[in-house]
Amino acid sequence: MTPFQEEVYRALNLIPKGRVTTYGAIASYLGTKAVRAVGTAVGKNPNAPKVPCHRVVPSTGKIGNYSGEGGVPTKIRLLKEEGIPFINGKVFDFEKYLFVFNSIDSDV
DNA sequence: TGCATGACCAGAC
DNA sequence: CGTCTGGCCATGC
Repeated sequence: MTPFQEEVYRALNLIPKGRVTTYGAIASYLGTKAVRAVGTAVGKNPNAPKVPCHRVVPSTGKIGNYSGEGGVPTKIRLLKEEGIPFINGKVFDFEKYLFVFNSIDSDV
């Protein structure tokens, strides 16, 4: 377990239910520009059920990837369970469900 | 220590 | 749109 991972997991735990965030947002929140580093840390996913890593998606609003059990399909399923509609492998109103760190509430 | 890869991003064609 | 390139930081060997 690296400190960087802890930071990432902590950020993930900040994501409210029914909301999703992007690797870029996490990277920015951590103060780094390397979203890939974030992806790497999250990709490790040492504690899958402990961290809502399924609430993390690429800036494209698509599903991205998931190393958890069931893979991507499971990730989508979980998001739908959270109340996030998934269409064509993409989040419906992605920007609307998008959660930004250090932000009060971007509810429209 | 140095090299190669990654749950990505943004720009260019 | 779809496809390709460069870049960014951390990790593993």
